[in-house]
Amino acid sequence: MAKRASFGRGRPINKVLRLHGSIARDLGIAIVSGRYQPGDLLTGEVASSEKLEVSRTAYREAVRILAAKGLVESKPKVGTKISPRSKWNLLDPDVLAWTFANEPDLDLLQSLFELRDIVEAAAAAMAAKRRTPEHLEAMRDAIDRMARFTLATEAGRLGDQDFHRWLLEASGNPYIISLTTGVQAAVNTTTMFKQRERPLPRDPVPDHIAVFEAVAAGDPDRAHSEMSTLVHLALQDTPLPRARAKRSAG
Amino acid sequence: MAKRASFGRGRPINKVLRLHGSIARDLGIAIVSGRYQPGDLLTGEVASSEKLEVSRTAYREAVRILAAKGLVESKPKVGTKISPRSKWNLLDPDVLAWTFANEPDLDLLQSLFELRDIVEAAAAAMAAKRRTPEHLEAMRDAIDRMARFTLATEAGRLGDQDFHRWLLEASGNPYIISLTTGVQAAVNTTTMFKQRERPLPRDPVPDHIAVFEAVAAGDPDRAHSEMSTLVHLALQDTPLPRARAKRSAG
DNA sequence: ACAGCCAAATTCCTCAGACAAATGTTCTAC
DNA sequence: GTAGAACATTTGTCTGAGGAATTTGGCTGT
Repeated sequence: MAKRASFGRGRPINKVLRLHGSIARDLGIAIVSGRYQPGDLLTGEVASSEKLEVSRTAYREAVRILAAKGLVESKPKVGTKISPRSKWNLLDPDVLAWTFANEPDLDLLQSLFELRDIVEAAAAAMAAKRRTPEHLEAMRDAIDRMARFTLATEAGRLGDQDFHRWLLEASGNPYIISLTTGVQAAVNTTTMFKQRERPLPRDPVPDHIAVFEAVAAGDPDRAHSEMSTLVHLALQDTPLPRARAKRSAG
Repeated sequence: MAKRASFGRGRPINKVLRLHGSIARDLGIAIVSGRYQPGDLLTGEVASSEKLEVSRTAYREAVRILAAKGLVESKPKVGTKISPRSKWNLLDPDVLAWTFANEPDLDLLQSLFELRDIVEAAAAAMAAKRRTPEHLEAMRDAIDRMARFTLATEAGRLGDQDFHRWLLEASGNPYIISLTTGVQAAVNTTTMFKQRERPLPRDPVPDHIAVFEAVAAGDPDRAHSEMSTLVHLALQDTPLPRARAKRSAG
């Protein structure tokens, strides 16, 4: 039998999960997808670990992960309870990935792009004011690779990611960097394999160049609006779950 | 006597931490404050748990919490390594609290307010377009309480928080809500006890009313700019580390 | 009948020790 | 010199036990 590691094509997007990680992922998906409702109690540690056929240690570490992301809360004598949605760390990279793991909620996806629009456009404007020559050089090189290899190749996608990474770096705000990279990672991994089949509907290079030139020119307003259009185009190119009416969870 | 209607929730700012939670907090503070550097290896589980005089179970659960927030990464035969800053979930509420637990870094605080400015102003603009009469009623009531009791009292501060909470609610974007409430909670808890002694330097009610009226009028642009000034005023009123008084001291 | 205190039951929390799995390192064969 | 095997080390998982915290119910005094 061949190894099942056939996924790992050099990129560390698929990190091998330990047992506690798998349990946390499964439970996390069950929670964010609504199979457990806020206020519900998970069955006790002993019962849960027995049902999953794992040790209490592994199960407890999984619960600890979920608690760290605000999804659950454990107290003696009461049990482990699903927290209200207002306490969830919705922007945690794992929570984002779990949220969009299966059938992405259309409203949620739109809200996410709304946030991306706001934050990334602002980041571009800040980058226009703070970028150094080194930043510009790295961004130019990234666009070069993107144009040379196209997004159909690994190298091309890497150029795309590098462009955005350097743009964020140029914004100089670590919180914006942390927020955006996490969101982008989740969006990429969840939408990438979907648009694997069909060719990209549009050439993204000119739009990136427009952002770059605005940043290079030190024009915050233009950088803002150009990045905003870039995000809107990304939303348009995102394959939406049009199968909503057809498929039903079985 | 009717029960307390508004948000029912008291203030959970002081949550009792279990052993693993305390260890995670201590280690987390040590990491975000730079006492451990990215790339550093923590001493092995057995040695660490012995030095802390706790069981390996408790220590491992603490590490699991830190790993869930992106601060560390564990691999067999290698150990538990401090992750590069780019992987930290800087906007995780706990990480934020740990970051500003002791001596808040001035640059980081400024970056945080920069993000608040961007996101909360956008949220106010969205709220101006999407608010319902119920939202407006709740916000009006919150401002009322804020004006009646002043921010020197618990009830007044609750009104302030309720105002912002309802404004975010009116924005209708769960990601913006999650982001902002987490940031606000961290900023509040870290700056609140500092400005307890001195009286507030300025009456915040008129500024809040300005935001409210713009939202009520359905004017996104005005709501945007009024909220922006509100955030800037909040930054001005934030007691900064007085060590900056003499800038070029040494 | 009711408020406040006390005891009991339940659940998570912590501990200790052992073995298994994974991974980096070293050694060996060719 | 390189590829593969053996080894050592560290985290990962399991098991069993007891302790700690919190809710629940009952008891007591008024």
